[in-house]
Amino acid sequence: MNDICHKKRDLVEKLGVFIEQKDSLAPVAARILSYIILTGKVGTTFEDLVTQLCASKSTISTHLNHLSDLKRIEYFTKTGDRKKYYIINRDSILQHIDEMITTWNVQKNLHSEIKDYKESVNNLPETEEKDMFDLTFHINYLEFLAEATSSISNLKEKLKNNPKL
Amino acid sequence: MNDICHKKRDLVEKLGVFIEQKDSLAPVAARILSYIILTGKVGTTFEDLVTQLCASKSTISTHLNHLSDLKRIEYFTKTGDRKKYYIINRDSILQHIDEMITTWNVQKNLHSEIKDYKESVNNLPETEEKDMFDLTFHINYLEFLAEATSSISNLKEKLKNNPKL
DNA sequence: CGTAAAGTTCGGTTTATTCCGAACCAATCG
DNA sequence: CGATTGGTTCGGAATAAACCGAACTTTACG
Repeated sequence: MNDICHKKRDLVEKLGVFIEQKDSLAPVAARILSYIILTGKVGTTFEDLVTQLCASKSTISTHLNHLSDLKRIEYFTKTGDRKKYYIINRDSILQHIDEMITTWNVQKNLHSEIKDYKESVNNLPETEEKDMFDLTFHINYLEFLAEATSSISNLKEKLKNNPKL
Repeated sequence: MNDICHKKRDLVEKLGVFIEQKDSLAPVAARILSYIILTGKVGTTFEDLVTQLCASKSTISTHLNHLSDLKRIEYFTKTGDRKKYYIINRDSILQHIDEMITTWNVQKNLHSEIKDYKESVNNLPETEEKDMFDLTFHINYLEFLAEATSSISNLKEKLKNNPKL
């Protein structure tokens, strides 16, 4: 039993570090998310977080609201109980996929714009043959982005049709 | 001509902001990468960066070395010229794909570990049916990771067979 | 040897992030 | 009403990140 608690603590830190880096969240914000994931559907309360993460009420409050704003978490309530029970956003996988697709689209637009810029420089009369931009990199990158996007989109459709989600 | 310079400046900032956020690099480090990408194979020198990015020699030096350490950039030299001509790492697309795969593998291990933890809690005699962890999230996530990884790995193989790279 | 080019190193300032505590608000209970 | 629960807000301290300037190195040139 104590083993289990210890294991949870360890996992909160381990997952916390990962989330902190991947999503560039403040350390405590990442621990909150991590703790909520590791607590699951029974939900995590404000109080839980203050005591378990050894952080101040203000810190927990700020970060909880921030994570709600980001739609990373949501909460349910119980009749006759003023507490909020936080759980991770049920759509988090789909949300995550959408974020990846969005990022890749931004990159696609950026690289298209850069490619256009380089082409216009290449077409200047004063640009010598040897100094011309090689567009292979951007062409390859755009191809990569297109394929990555379509491959993840496929995955998304498959997940959407999964009744368990 | 002035238009072109202006366009380049704009693109350096635009791409710079993106890189800064995506790779969590310092602002000037991101601008350096951005500038190097937008200058292409003719290469960018230390001096160029100091004047074009309006940054100090020390800042440019530190970040250039840092970006070299990260293998994001490399340089070539010219006989009888002590300057280094920086260009982006030729393998950057493959490198980028490898990084994604690595990250996804780390996530895979983390979620497996979490799933194991939750299963062991579910199997405790004192855990009531209603409080049991629902493992669907982790199972789905692991499936997503497996598919994303294999789909990007395919792409990688295709790119490796591309003679232009 | 003196000087210049190309870059590095180090100390310090500025700025931003992260967190805390104390005071505060709002709802509920006795 | 007063006290308690559940949380928010704000000001500030501690810490970390980013950048700069000045002094320094190293190689090459005349």
